[in-house]
Amino acid sequence: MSTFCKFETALEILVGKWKPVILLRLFSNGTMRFSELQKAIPEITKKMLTQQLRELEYHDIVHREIYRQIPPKVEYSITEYGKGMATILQALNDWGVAHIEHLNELYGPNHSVEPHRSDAMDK
Amino acid sequence: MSTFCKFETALEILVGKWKPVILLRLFSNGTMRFSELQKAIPEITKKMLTQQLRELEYHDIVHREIYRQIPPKVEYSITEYGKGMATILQALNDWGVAHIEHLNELYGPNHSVEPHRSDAMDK
DNA sequence: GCCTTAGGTTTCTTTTTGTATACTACGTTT
DNA sequence: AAACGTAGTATACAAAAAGAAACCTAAGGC
Repeated sequence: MSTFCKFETALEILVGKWKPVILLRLFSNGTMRFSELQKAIPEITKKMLTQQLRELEYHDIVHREIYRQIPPKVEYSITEYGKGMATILQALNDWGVAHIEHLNELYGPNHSVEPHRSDAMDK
Repeated sequence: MSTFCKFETALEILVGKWKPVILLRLFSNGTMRFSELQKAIPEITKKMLTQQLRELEYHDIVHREIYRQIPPKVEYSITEYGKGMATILQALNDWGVAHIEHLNELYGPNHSVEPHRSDAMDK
């Protein structure tokens, strides 16, 4: 019924306040344990980190390796399948960078970067 | 400090429950007025439609043409700049379609399509 | 027999999103 | 003169997502 209709699916995987930054970390650092991710993203809570990682794991983007030790050790990494997202993530990133530039041209360099909510209703 | 760090920006433009379907409509139908969009997307409320369109307008993806008539007439269309998103939207779409297939292989064809929230915590 | 550690889970509160419904402006039609 | 139609806005409310903080587990060290 339509090509070009399921990109919502792709978005679902990326949405969630923390997924982009988690993916960024894992793509650039390789394998990381839970506590390393926490240190790398200090503002995130354990709850959010766990939740977002579980969602990424469900989608086979992230692998979770549990070492049965005390104290526990759990390592996260991008799966082989997940590495296939690199291209599209890079494309999104490039577009985003260019878009910030575009917004600067439109509104000047001192606009708030994301005022798309709650103002700018014309008079 | 990092390439590959601003794709959040791209996502910000796409997130919002209704943006994908609004963009889909405008890309495939060309110019549409407010009421046509409402008819095309019956579940959306006026408030949400207005809000999402305003955000897309702010980002220069959508153009808003106001005809000063009574009753009012307002037409929406994708800007020239916005047309530059088609490639990346198509890429996201293609990846999304392939990803649904991938999930089918992993979990069988009868899994709920987006259970990434609120279950599947391992026992 | 209490403390520490790592990787969580639980519960509660706040914030953000989305829905539902009503109301407006103003010329045209009935 | 009341009703209609368009493109909204305003207000109230419900639901979903995020945040904060406390609690849990089990082994080893003191």
